[in-house]
Amino acid sequence: MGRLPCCDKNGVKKGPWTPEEDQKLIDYIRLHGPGNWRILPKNAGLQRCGKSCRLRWTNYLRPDIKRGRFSFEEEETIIQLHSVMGNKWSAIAARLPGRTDNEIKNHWNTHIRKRLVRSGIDPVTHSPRLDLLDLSSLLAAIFNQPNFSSVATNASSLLNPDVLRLASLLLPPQQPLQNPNTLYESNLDQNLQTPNTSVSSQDTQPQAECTAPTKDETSYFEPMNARLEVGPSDVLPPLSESFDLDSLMSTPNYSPQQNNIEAEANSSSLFDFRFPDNFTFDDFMGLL
DNA sequence: AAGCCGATCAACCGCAATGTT
DNA sequence: CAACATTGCGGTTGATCGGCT
Repeated sequence: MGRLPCCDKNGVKKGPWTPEEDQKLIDYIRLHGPGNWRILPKNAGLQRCGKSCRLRWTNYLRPDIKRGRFSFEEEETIIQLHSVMGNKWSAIAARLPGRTDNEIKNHWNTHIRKRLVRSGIDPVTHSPRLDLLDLSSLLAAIFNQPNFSSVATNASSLLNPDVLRLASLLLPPQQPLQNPNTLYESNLDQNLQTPNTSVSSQDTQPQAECTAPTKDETSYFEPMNARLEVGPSDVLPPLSESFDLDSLMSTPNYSPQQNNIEAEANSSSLFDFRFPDNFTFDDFMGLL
């Protein structure tokens, strides 16, 4: 494990620790306690630098370290703490007895982060990735507005490249974005004929079901889902205003009975949401 | 059986913060 | 107060393993 020694200056060994080295370090710290890492390797008869000894002790040899797989509760705690603290691994580790910052960091990067990405959650912001949302419902809501014509004549907004890019992702290939006015006229015609028919999301997002999550489903990722409640009067409040660390840690929605985080995170409806019917184009622009 | 490839995780590196002289 | 030493932290690397072709 670990990288090969890249150098061997001054007789200082690098790379993986041997059982003999581990035993020497353990024996020494049993007698003298940890600390004074600079002189420790010399006194313990180790050809290592103090930094390497400290790392080996704090991340692997410490007797209070809990080895093995992360439990569901631990993963949930990590996600909640990360949504507040970010990459403050030592601070997160301080709230997870027996786990080291290095272990948590590795677990985040190799497991949790990937699961969040697969679920359409930005692992940095813990908010839904805009490019993965069912924006077709938003556009349909816009097209269905009684005052749609006023929106459609807002040329500066229509030419916003972000809007065009998003729309191009949502529209089927047979409706190229040659002219924004053509686009809106085309959809306006469609919606005039079938007022309750939204622009289909099935072509672009076959998994999306646009169903409101149940209470049980939302409770698990409550801190992140709290940002999904999009409406004209509460567009994406800053995370720091929405959450308090202590309240997070004591949230009544803490649900140990859910023993498979992956199954929940992969649930197709978990992070889906629908823009409300009264959600306006200006509200959408405010999100970009 | 052999090679490839992605996942895992121990260990290293560099920098910042803190402590000491 | 400056200089140096030590400790802590987060990002990154790369050996190893297991699954797949």
